[in-house]
Amino acid sequence: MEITIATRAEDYSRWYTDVIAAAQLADYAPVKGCMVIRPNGYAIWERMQRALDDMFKETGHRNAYFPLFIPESFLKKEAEHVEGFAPECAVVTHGGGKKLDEPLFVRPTSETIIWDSYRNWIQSYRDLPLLINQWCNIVRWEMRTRLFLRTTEFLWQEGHTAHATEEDARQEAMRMLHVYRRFAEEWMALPVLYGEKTAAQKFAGAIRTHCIEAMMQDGKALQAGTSHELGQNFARAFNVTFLNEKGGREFVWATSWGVSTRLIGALIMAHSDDKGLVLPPKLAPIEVRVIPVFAKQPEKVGTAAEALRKELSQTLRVDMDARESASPGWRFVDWERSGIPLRVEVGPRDIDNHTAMVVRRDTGEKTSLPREGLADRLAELLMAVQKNLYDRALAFRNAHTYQVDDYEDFKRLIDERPGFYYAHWNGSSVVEAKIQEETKATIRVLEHDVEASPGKCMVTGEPSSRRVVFAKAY
RNA sequence: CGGGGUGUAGCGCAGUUGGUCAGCGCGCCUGCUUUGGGAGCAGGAAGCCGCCGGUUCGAGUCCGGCCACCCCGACCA
Repeated sequence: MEITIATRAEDYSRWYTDVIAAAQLADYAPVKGCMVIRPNGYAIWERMQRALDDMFKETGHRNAYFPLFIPESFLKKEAEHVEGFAPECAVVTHGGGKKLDEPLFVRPTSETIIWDSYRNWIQSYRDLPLLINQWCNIVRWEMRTRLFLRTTEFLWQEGHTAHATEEDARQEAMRMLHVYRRFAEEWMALPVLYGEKTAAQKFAGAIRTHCIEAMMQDGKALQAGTSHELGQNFARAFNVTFLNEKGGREFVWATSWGVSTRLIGALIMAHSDDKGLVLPPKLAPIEVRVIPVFAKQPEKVGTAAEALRKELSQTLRVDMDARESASPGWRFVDWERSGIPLRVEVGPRDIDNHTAMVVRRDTGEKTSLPREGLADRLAELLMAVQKNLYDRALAFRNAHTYQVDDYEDFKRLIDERPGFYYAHWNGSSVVEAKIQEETKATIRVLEHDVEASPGKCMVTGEPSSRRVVFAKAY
């Protein structure tokens, strides 16, 4: 199949969808706003799942599964929550050929149905903390969708925890925020800002929402993960109490946190290039592809390539493209747009010289390496690729991060050169809304762990204790 | 929901003022020759021309209606 990929410069959003098509990550589904995640795309999700799931388990969480359908009455129990989600819910009104007595909402998130269970599970402080995660699909009826970034149905994980004190819940929310930060940095090779959302942008039903924010190659921000402090809102709504050590009855404190298949979109937009997908080795389903160049000695080359594949497979995720019907050039391009970090060519010359030709996807760098000890060298190279992708993304973010103090400058610059803008803000939701209205940019994050730097709000001139991060966002 | 665009073979497209307009490229299948950056030749399969209804002797082509999808905006992870 002939596949062409638009360049990022000529049409960024076209480039994005072209990369997905070329790498066969996903197709558009017959249902508007939905996608078919193809094996290549799903394999990336599986690697993400495995890494994240391990991190969740290490932090004491267990997996469970709650129903897809949520009674309408459940959703209505928490006022702010239902207000936030009702407009984007799919609702089942009929089942078994009959109209249902009570409509069933397809979960847009599972707080309500989970807290209904927690009421029964939690009696005493000895039952706390309760640390549960679930992997599932959810549905949000979005007006405008994009493959992976925003689809009507998507896959995610949602952690839901219950704690005896506000402080415990707060620490849990922060712990998971940092799990996400580490995952982004170490696995996705994606530098992120982390901190708190403004009141206007927090999750419906939360006290505070924390997030990680990444920069894409067009300078726009992408929220890549969220962690919420839910206070006692859901405990009150579902009457979930526990007896403390002194025999007193208290409402429990909650958190929830999630990341979704959107992360695959983040991966694509952070690292890929005009030739196609680029994957960080740690998340690449295949780390190394062996490509035999048959030339005049197909049997000799085939045997050597298979031996190499087998040997490398002992320590690396390897596959081989030994199609004799496809020319080497074709197979190189195929490897390129698939985003596999390393390519190893095996041809007659390599065999004679006891070497292999190794090519990096991230830099295109081509090196002839000794056949002896190749697996170890490839492992080192994979680490180098992983690091380079992170460094490159960080350098890009730094190059597109600015400070601005004058609102007129801001209005102009946010259009002229998209990126992260550090600016002072007076903390007012009204001002925040005005800025969004006039520039389409939003406050992405109030960063944690940064030093106070007093200044004046760029809009009102009122005092501000610190700069916040503005950007246009996906 | 507004603005823009597109529906013809698996993918990308062409198809003039209605009359061999059912076509091209890529892919796919068969055979032979090839193989260190998108191979060549020969043969072959494949299309309800988005849907419905008009006009007409005759409609991818003209008219009316509908539907779907993509892109750009308003909601959101």
